[in-house]
Amino acid sequence: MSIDVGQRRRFSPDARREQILSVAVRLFGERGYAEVSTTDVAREAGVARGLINHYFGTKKDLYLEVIHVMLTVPPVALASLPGGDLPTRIDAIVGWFLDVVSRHSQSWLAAITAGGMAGDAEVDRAISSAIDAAADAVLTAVGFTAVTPAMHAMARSYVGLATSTAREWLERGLLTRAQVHRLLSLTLLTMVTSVFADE
Amino acid sequence: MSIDVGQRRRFSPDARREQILSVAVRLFGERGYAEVSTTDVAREAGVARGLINHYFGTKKDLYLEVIHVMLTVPPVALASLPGGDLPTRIDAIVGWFLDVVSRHSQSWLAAITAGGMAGDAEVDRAISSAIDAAADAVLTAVGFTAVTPAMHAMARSYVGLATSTAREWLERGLLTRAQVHRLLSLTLLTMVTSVFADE
DNA sequence: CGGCTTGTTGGCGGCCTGTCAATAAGCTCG
DNA sequence: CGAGCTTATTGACAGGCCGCCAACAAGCCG
Repeated sequence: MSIDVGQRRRFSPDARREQILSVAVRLFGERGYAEVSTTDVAREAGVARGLINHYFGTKKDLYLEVIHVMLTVPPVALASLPGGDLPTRIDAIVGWFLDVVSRHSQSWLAAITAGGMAGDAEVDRAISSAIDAAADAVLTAVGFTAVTPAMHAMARSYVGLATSTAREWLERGLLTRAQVHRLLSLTLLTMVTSVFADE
Repeated sequence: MSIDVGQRRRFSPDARREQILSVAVRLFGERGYAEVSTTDVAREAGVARGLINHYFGTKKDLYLEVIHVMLTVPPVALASLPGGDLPTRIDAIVGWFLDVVSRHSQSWLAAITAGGMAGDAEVDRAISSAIDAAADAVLTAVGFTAVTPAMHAMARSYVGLATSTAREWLERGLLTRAQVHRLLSLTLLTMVTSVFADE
């Protein structure tokens, strides 16, 4: 609604970057990669289109920074999980995960599936490292110190289950939070006690 | 390498459709949606670009038919699963799933993640119905007849676990088929016996 | 063999993207 | 306080892709 006055204003490079990036995060989060043109971002930011390329390079580079922002979750209180027995710790990590996902669901869930650009090597790598972070959080919360590559892969698989289940809850509304919590807790308990055993 | 002779040839509409579609399936499967232009498909099919729009409409319409082909799996031998006790049936359905996925892994796994176009309404719907089909197969194989919406959603979540685990096996090579089979069997057993109970 | 149906082509207009020389906003220094 | 200079910012240009449509011709039919 803020009609452009036509006056050209000069900002600090950091401020401009931040401003453009925030607009890009909002638009890409709402409509996905293909449905947002750099012209849209430039218009809503009140900026010439060329400035986006000047600060971020290509459109895909901008998108990479956007999903980096959306996937980077404050690892707050991750160290503050209780050290009780296994079911208690599992309850804690599952609850923490559901809190995080539900808080910025529209960003995290959308970005983890690469809202419109899976298959690209760099985008896939960014998503993969986010999955790694979540898998590491699960493994340490459960109490594993030395993890084999196979166990890490299984933890990544569990993150896949967690995201797909959370999607059924938050996007399709077919599950309640209690059901999701119960499902994820029981399956994680099974994986830890039975599946990881053969390593 | 087959240099175009310049002679214009006239085909039956069905034959042309089939030929163009097969080329599109191959290219989209290899490089994803964004990396393939209709010009590429037209060139490799030895056809004018406009003919693609004539037969399929827009590029996204073509892609919709492509992922429909990639996700449509011959439901062969799905009725031939044994009727033993629960662990036996679970073993059968998991083995069947792994067979299907490993056979056309490059298509199915790539398409189920919408190789480059998640977020679009119609594409998401096509993928969702494929997930529904797999979830129904799991539920019937396990022996459930009357399924509540919540149970169906949980089965969809389990399909998410299955695909992410299969990806760790087939694309990243960090798990063996035996490990995947064990993981998926035990988690499904847990879900059936413990999680579905609260319905 | 001539006409006719229709499968097929090629070009037009529009939108998007990356690049780059030109411009001017705002600070600095005399 | 004004001139000069650094550099943030702009606008236009070139290339590519997509949807559309009138014109063209391949092959059948009388």
